[in-house]
Amino acid sequence: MPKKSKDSYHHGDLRQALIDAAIVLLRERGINDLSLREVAKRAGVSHTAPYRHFNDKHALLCAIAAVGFKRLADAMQQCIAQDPQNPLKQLQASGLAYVRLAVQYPDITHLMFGGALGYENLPADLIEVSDAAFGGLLQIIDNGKQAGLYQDEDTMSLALVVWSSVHGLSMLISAGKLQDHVKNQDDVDCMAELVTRFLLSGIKSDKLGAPE
Amino acid sequence: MPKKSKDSYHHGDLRQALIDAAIVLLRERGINDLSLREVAKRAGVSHTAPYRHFNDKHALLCAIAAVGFKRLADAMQQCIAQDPQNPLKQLQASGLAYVRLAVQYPDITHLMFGGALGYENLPADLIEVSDAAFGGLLQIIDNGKQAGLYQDEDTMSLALVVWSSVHGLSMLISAGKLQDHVKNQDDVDCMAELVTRFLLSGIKSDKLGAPE
DNA sequence: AGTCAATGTAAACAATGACAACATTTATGT
DNA sequence: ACATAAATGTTGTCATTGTTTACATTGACT
Repeated sequence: MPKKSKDSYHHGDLRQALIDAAIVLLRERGINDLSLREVAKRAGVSHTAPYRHFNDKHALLCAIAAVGFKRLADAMQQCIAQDPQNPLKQLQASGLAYVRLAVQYPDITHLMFGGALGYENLPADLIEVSDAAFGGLLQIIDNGKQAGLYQDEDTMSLALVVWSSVHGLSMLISAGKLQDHVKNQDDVDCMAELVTRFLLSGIKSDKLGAPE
Repeated sequence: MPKKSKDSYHHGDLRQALIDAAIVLLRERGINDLSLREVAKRAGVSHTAPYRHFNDKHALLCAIAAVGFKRLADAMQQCIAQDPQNPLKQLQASGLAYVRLAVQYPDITHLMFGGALGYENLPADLIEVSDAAFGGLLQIIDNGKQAGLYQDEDTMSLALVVWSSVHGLSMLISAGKLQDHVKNQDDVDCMAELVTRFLLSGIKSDKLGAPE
């Protein structure tokens, strides 16, 4: 039935519409029951139309993951912009933002880090935005390092330690493994605060007292 | 053609054979390209035979995840048994074991924590063995707490902080996100040591000096 | 008007998860 | 022994899905 009104044969921005529909469907059905055909149906196009914009299903999933990394990268930059002169607050805010994003979008988070996309052959733009997110964290760590906040360890090592801690908490919560202990938004924030507090106390420069 | 030799009609232990075949296939093709039919073919049975042992594909995947949690729980207990009188060594060893398992079996790790199984309606035996793994860590933390190693925080909070850190490092490495910085087994061990060192320095009791 | 690339559609195909009906083996009760 | 039931594996089949191929529509540029 090619009975679409004349001005709707071509969708305005089908690529974005497909990504949006796929994100909704991902949340509704989970990664295993997300079908390209249903995504196309939701976007109101034929089930082969997506292939004009994505090589295959994998490419669409990568695009969704890229959305997640973009959010993360933007959040990092916002944490820096919020307190340009306070690297400690930057770090605390970024940790909280990281966990909150993971809790808010658990499916996308698992797509980003859960191995569903495979470990190689990822599109260049995904790598790029992923690096941007980590780069924001590196920058925050470096800011604190230059302010003498942290122990004399190289920035990369400090960043990996910080990233691991916050990332682990995020993954555990978003996977529901802490359901018994983290039930609501307040619990999330509280846990994030706890982790970053212990973390800071572990990496901070010895000559500094307890933070505020 | 139901003309199979008399002793091969019944497999013997098809359930375990299916799990084994599925684990191999999972590693070969990744979670998205794992098909029940191929698993059955590898096990040398018809493509519907698995349904005698698993309700559906999800159930088989859960069984694989349970294998992973069992390994983790066993590793925790082994860390305790190895140094019954040294909670600090128990913690360091368990952290290292956690990361090593994740690196050795990245696909199973992502199955365990990556959200591919959904966040609810998980079989009871999976929950059970999962709790056993976390219980081992709790026990290790409690051992150290009773020895006065850690700050005066409740055991559960300390355990969640420790778990988050180690878990995060494990997930990041097994997802290949640290490929540029962690290339071989030595790097893995080094990173695990780095994380646990900073972690301990963050949670340890103030009245204690540097460990060993 | 005519051309052409971009975009959407339609038809076809192989692979997959799942189910129902059937066959075979093993265990159990008499 | 023998019947009967339960467990296990097989076969045939169906709807759904990802993907490819060929075709149709649109708008921009000449």
